[in-house]
Amino acid sequence: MPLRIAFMGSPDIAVGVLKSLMEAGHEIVCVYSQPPRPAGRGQKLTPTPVHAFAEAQGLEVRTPKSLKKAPEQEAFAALDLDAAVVVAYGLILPQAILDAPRLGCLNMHASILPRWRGAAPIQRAIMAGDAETGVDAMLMDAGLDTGPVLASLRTPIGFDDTAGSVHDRLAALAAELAPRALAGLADGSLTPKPQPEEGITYAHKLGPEDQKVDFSKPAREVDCQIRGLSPFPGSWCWWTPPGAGEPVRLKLLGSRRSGRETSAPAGTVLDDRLLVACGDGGAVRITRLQKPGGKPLDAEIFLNGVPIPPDTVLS
RNA sequence: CGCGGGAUGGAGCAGCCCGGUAGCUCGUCAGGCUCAUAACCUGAAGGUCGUAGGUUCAAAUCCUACUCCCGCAC
Repeated sequence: MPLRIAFMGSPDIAVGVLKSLMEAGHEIVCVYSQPPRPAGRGQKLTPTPVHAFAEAQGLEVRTPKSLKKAPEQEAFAALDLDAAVVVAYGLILPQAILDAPRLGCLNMHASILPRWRGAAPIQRAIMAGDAETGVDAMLMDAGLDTGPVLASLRTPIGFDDTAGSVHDRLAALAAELAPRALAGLADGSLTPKPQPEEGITYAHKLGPEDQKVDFSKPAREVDCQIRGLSPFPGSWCWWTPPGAGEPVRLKLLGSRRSGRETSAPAGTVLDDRLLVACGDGGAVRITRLQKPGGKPLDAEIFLNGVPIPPDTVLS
């Protein structure tokens, strides 16, 4: 049964969901997205991926800075919606917005709630070394990702997964789940279940302090941090290139845990293929990296141009 | 005129400041070694040094203009 819905989202993980809702035959009355921001070369105003896609599809797009004020809320209510679907929109929805659609607001969240409520669930799950994550379809309430869950899909996190690879899988799962959850909500075949009281964690927004690698931590943590932040925003450490006096930021974008044990000080490079000693006597092998001004390269290729010999110390 | 980095054999880089035979690692090809090899040894091919001008006896290198690429906190 086609529904009148509004779609609210910004980054590309949301585009796939919008697409699948359109394919499911729903009437997308309006698309909400974050306002265009200066980005990239020239710092030109750039619309969000959702905005660009929706516009190309000929959908009406609205980009209010906030939904707290009455005029925006009235405009939203005037859409006379069956439901709104929200995926990584980036704005808080006031109660008046939540109450407007007949069936409520359905949010797709990239974690298994109540674990990793908040802004950066994919990265935090990997960084914490979780074995599994997923997508939850949730009926929104006033709290931060606190609403009752309708349905969910899961995926294991592999030892070589990165935020990028998991993101791609979750994007596909979200696109699969959204129409199903919406249909279940509409015909009553899915019942929203309150989230468990146990196991609540928050996926705080990633800041600069999350990105600096500290090799004095256990190998497991270092490995998870590097993979959890790859390819965005990336983690880094200090490295002094041969011949240069100043250390530069070396971006670390891929890592693999090694079984190797060592007594070398944390940060010491153990071979000529970027095996780095960590604090617990373990080691990680850096598999992908980027120097300032360069592009991201697999370690093998990177080292052809810029060798990093054993006993080099990364900090 | 927002800021910055870059363009050198197929890939990744050095050389440029202080002009004078184009270099390194990898890859490719041939041969060798080996039971064998993605390992090792030997040799070879492959470059208008982004484009157009200028300075100079001589320009990858210095000067000018242009083109294209790439980062700038999701």
